[in-house]
Amino acid sequence: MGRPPCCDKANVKKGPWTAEEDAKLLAYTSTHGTGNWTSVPQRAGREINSISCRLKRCGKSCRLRYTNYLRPNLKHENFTQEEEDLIVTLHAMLGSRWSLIANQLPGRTDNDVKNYWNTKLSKKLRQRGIDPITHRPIADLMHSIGTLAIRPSPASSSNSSSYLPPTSAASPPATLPVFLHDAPYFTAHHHQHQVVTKVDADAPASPVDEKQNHLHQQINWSDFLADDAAAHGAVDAQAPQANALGMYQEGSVAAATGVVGGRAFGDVVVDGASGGDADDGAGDASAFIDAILDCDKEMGVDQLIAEMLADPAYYGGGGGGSSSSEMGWGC
DNA sequence: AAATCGGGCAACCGCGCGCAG
DNA sequence: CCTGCGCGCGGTTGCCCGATT
Repeated sequence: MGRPPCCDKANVKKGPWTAEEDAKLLAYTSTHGTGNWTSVPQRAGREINSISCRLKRCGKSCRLRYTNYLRPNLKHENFTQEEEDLIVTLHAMLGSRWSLIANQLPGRTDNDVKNYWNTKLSKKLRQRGIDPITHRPIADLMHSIGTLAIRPSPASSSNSSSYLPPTSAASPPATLPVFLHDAPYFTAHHHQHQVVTKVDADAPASPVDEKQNHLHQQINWSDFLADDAAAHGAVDAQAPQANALGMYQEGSVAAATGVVGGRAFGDVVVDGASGGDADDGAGDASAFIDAILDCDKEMGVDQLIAEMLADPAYYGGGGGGSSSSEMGWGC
């Protein structure tokens, strides 16, 4: 039953690769391509040199070494300013989906991008007063947290007693309102984990006072989650795309209300809730997931990114420039 | 000159998904 | 249909090296 083991793990070498091992791996991939990594250790080396023994590496390790270091056309020089800007932009939109981000950076690997982010860019953003996780001003975050502590919502706590948000070091509840404040970000970010979350259907479609709406969303943040199961179908398949496109419209009415790309998030949810299947919570919730997944398939995240990058409005309406300041994350 | 510290990066680990058997 | 491996991914670790004391 099942496939045979990929390698003898007790007889596998770990640690840094030697030049000889690199040569074996390169020679193998140049003649056989990069498929079937599990067979690489057995065949690499043996075919190159009749005296040499096979490559004593796990296929997984071979793949990693090749994709991160040996692959042709890899860039080994420093990241350019344009690449930095693009990484920050894409991270704001996609979160830590490094492979997707790296796809937009020719010659860079996900490991490259991830390391660069962790060692350089996240620090840079902090120095500029930007939270590298939410991509929002740290001052705003502190204000939001303080506001939440002062203004707990009795209504929301009673309504959401059946659901408690997961508490973990990675996502403490106190940070949730910050995500939720920025509906586009929240939806885009949580989409990647396939968490179905209803966007604020009760939020005014076009509030006069953005700050009021901000507060409204903070106070009722748990309402979003409490109604997950009842997040009714008919979800606009364009929503995730639209969310992403609206990322840097912070401060604009569009971002504050969730009206992005000509659609209002509130409208989307309300439309679904008023549909005929409004009571079929579980079924519609799965339909919601299906809609999102279908959207992913149909659109393709790459296409989404391409469209976003092609849209000058994404850069804060600055006329298509891509410098840090124009994008809104710079100092 | 030696010791310590911190940053950068390559590599490993563990998980989820898809698919072969 | 079930089991378990291959693959890809994100998170984490540990080593190396330069800067500082």
